[in-house]
Amino acid sequence: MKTTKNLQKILLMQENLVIVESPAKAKTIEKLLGKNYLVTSSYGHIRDLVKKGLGVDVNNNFKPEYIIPTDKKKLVDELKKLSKQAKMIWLASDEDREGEAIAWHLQNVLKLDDKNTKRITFNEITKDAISKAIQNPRKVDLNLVNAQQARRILDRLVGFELSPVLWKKIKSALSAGRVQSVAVRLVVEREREIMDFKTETSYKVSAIFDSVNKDEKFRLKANLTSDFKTEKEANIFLEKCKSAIFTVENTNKKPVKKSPAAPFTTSTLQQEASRKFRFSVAQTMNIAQHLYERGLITYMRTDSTNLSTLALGAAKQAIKNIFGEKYVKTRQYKTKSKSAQEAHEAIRPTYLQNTEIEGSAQEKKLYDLIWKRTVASQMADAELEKTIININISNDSEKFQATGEIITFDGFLKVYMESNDDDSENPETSGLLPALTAGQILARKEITAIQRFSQHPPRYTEASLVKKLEELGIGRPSTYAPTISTIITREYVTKEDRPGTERNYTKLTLKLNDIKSENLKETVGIEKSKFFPTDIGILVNDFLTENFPTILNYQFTAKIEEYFDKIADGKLDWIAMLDSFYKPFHKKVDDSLENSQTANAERILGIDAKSGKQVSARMARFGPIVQLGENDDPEKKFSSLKKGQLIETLTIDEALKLFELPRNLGEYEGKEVIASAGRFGPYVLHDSKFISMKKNIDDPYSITIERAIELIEEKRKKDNEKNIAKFGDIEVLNGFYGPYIAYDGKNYKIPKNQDPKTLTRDDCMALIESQKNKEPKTKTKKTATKK
DNA sequence: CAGTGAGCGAGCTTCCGCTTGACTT
Repeated sequence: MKTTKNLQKILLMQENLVIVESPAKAKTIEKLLGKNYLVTSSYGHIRDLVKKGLGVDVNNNFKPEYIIPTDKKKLVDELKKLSKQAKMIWLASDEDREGEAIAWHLQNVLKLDDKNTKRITFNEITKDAISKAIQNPRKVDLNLVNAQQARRILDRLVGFELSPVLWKKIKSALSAGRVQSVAVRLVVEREREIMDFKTETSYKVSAIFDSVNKDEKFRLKANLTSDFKTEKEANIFLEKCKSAIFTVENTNKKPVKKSPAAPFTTSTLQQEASRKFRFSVAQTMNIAQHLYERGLITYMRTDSTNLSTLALGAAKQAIKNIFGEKYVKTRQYKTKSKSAQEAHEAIRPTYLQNTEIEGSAQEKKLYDLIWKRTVASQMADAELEKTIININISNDSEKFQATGEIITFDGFLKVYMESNDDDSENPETSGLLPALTAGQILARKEITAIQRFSQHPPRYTEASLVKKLEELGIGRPSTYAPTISTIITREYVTKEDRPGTERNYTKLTLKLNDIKSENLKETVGIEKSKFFPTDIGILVNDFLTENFPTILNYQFTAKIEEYFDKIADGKLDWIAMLDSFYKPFHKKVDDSLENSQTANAERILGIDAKSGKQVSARMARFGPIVQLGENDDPEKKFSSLKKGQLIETLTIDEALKLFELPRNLGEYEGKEVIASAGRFGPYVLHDSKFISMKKNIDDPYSITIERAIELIEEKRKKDNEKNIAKFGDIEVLNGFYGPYIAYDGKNYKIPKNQDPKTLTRDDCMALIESQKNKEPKTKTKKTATKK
């Protein structure tokens, strides 16, 4: 239907065909270009290496075997038709490596003649930029295309040669790649840092001072500039404070400026949406895609912080209108990331005058965030006055310090404040401090020393992992979300919440002339949506870093990007580059296939004192297990690790505990009662029926036979209530959503006004017949049921 | 749903970057 519409259009004018990458972009450009141009889109790449097999002839100059993917065939046919009818074809894919390759593939696949084919690029969609582009066309840049081919082929070689090594040495269907394997490595290494982390404790001292003089009332909170290592030291200090005199040594005021953050790129948008709204990166991208398709924001996959001159002007106008002239400060930001290809603008509202939009709550939120960030980026610095008051202690060289900050000019802070990654509370800074003079004596109200603990490095969230990858130049805006999803679906990492643990700490308080010591409790280490490596993730990572250190090196991508740049500049031959990479790499692959050990991460944990048997943990066919007894022991026992346990950190006690299940609790009605834990949690097994234990109440290691019987009876009662009536193979059941009829493997509704208890077999049959016809046609064929 | 954990072997799996839908609950 789209095709016919386009064809009608082209038949009218037969002039210019412009091909861009995105259909939404095509629509806006068409409006700008007017009626002599038909603008259509390629929907990204139209050709790729064959899906099966290497797709690269490594013995013939890395000749790639390209195909048009099946889901692109129709589109390509359509583009062929359109291009045949146009007098001039303008290849307007993005101005980067991938865009150039798309143009080149289009030229080849559509068999475009050099004479009526022109390559144009622009990185902002304005009338000016586009007409400039049309006036300055060029040819497809083969050097840039070759840089892309080298990138594509190298990724294929790495992925399709490494993965099979894993299938052979570890487990089938695993995967490895230049990007995903490094992402997993980051998570694994962070977890090891956390395992090795030694918590240090110290005592932080803070004081509350009052005025000595009653006419002049104030209260001042100050912190000691250094901490104490031990409770004893803190106590000695507080003892001293009893008789100390506290005087203001000096006060220090200085102006401080804060500048707004740059406009959003894909990665910074994902980070902020995660911090401010707890959106996953995929969620953010989906919402942004909708906003983009509705023409509300610019393209959402970008690494550029650049704003078009048009947008700069619009921002200036909007800020002037809303906040006034003195809030305006036009800025152009330099893109931080070295790997940036800057094919697009930063992510911004298309029309800044739209301060609000229609849409879902999430769309509104994300749009508002983008609007504020864009506007703030063009606003004046915030001006603050920072005050520091140093306080002397008469009998000690330590000093207290109070800091305060007041905003003298809010500037961009009027609309937007960037969030912080670490969720730990900021050190206390108050607003306005009392006006004090040097030499002034302060009255000690209360001094406390609180035990604090150093924190292990934080586990990655989706967004912080993306940030790290971007810093390393690994992955692209279009792949951040898919990469995250890949390492999760491969089960290399899990995204989880973990409850915290309780910790005791000490607080000393000096009030009047008494020092009170309290033991307090706090919960620490609560994790929300953080990445944890799995056993298989750790195993694969260790195998790869051991055998393929070059590929797993954090600098690998950055290094090969330098080569790709040289290829793009015409200073390096792409085949020579691939050759010098592939020769040693492939040798390593062969070598490792032949010589490396199959990896199962086995750890011998020790000897079980009770049985005298060896306890070990390793990766088995269905996941991580512990084993009691050596391999040749005919009586050896196995048990799976529990969720959250890792082979690497499992202790022998934890392992032995796993063998306590299943527990035989005794007999009930002449049949065994077993307590155990399965994939879906702890359960009681009796008469080949499984009964789930109650969360937070029952524990499979300690549950008694009496309690188990209680659960069995409770389940029976429920099941009885479930069965309302039975007529041969027709059953009337009570389900989660209320009563229903079950027949022939399918379920049927019972009208609300009907009492299910009074239904007869004929009533049921009638209900079944009346609902049978309504079955959706798309439903897959049911398998035959037993009579 | 609540198991398994060995070994054999056929046939399968797999990469990164460009783009949107077309699906169902």
